[in-house]
Amino acid sequence: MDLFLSTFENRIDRKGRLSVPAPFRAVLERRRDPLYLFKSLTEPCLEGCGPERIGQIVDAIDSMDSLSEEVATLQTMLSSAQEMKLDGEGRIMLSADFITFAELDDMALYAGIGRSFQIWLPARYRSRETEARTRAKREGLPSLRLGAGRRPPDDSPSDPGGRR
Amino acid sequence: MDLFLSTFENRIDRKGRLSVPAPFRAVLERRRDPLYLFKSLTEPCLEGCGPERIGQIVDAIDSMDSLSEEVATLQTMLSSAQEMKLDGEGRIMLSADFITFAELDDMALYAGIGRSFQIWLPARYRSRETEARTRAKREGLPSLRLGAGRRPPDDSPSDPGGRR
DNA sequence: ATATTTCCCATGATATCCCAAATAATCCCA
DNA sequence: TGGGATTATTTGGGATATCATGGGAAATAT
Repeated sequence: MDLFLSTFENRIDRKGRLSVPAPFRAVLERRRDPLYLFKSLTEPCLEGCGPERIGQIVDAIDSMDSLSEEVATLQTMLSSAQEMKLDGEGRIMLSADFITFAELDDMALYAGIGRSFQIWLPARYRSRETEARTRAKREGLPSLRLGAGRRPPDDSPSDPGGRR
Repeated sequence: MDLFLSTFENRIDRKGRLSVPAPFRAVLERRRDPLYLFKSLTEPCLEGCGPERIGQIVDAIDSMDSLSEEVATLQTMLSSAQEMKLDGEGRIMLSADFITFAELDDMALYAGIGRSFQIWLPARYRSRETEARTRAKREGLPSLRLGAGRRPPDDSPSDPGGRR
């Protein structure tokens, strides 16, 4: 199961071009997948993924009450999504909309998170990472009952109504 | 069930290369597993493991409330994770990020802890070790009821020699 | 016509490959 | 049991390939 992992910091050149990290390109090419980017719903960053994740969102919408607010939210993700074309050197061109949304200037940080990745303003990503590490030191690791017998995903008994 | 055990101290050469101890390599090769390294969430060291642990984190994320802080924390682990490629001599290249995070200079200490291992600055590891031992003398062993009530960590339901 | 965008090639930095030396562990036979 | 020889492992360095980046020119759009 090849994944998007690790972080990479690349320059946005004066033509607005940005290299996709070679390992990420390799994942997409192996699957012959195009790359999609869309604006994160919750954070000032861009999300990148292949078609299957877009498909999941579409399917989720289809299976939901079409009048619900969740659906409207998911549709927002889709309507911000673009299929990115890579040039011969593996670079993409970010639209002005994307750049202002993620508040990027001349550097972009790719953060691989498994089945997808994010693109951040480096400084912003780093402060977020520091927060996460501080939290982990203070409160311990998130339920890492990973170790052995994983039980079904579990709808966490303790915190029923996830935060809003 | 072969495990990562014992400690090894190897040199980081001036190109940033570091041999993986032969016994650890043997474990990975037997399972035909690639090696993943990521920055520990709680300590100044690197963690090494096979793909199954990474997969568990990815799956855990998908099954959780994507806005929770736990997810952000797990994502931090993934975005620091790298699949390490070993050269012909069984060495990895440590990124500058890894080296500064674990505060390594020219030596690295591998500490096998069963299903995974850690990489430390040797001096730091040793002082932690003596701390742990004095603590144990003073406060007794932490719950050594390991033996009995534990589920077998092994997944393979039917096939005993399961590869993957 | 002017401004972007796309294609193509050049370049420097750095990771990877390949071979060899040095060190450590193991073997074997007296 | 000892000690020399053999093999495994770690370490080092030069050559090669990969990758991110930059810029000119061609193509496309406004």
